[in-house]
Amino acid sequence: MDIQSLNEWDLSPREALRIQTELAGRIRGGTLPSVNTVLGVDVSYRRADRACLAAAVLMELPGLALLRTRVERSPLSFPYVPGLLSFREIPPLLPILKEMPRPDLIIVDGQGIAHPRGLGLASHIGLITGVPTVGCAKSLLVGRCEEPGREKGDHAPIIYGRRTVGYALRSREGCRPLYVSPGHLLHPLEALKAVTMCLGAYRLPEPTRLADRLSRENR
DNA sequence: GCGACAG
DNA sequence: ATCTTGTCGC
Repeated sequence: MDIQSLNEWDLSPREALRIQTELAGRIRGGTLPSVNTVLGVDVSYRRADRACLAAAVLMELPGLALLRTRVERSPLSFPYVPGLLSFREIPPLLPILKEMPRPDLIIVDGQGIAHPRGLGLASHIGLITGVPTVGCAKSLLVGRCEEPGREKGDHAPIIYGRRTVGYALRSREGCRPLYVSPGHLLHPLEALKAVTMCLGAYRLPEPTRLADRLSRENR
């Protein structure tokens, strides 16, 4: 797919912070169109050095049939700084995103707008790809929420700055909830629907679970 | 100032 | 994220 990224991705945390604040103003909401293909992306690391493996898994909906996968090893240039994750993980993901067909939706392992400045990894990926994205994190970065009910599908709003920025979702019984927030081009409830339709028998949505396993196995 | 802090 | 064995529970 085509990527809209004039950035250099060779920045200091300080510059990244400025760019992030600037880009946040471009995030829009929206309704989820008909989804035929979903892309799950994830990045795993090797030890604490500067190498990582980025992976992407394309699946079909409905049915969640696997259509295509891609894994690539890359060097890491940016440190992990809470709130600046996209500047660390997007560079490694860029090559495989370009080689993958443009999907109708992208599920990202991390936050969307449930972020200090409203631009989590999922939002940033949405901006450079122009594809609707949803952030699906295993823990909360900002905001507060009640514990969702015990049944699969139960959810509770994530409130941040008096705004509903996403939902804590019980993706599977007996598991800790997932924290879903819109990345780009989706409203909170649409983001929730997007993740829900990609759930299988495990806690993580299938695209994310497979991308995670893929990048970790080829390690 | 203190504590929190996606992956 | 990653380093790690066995272990408790659905």
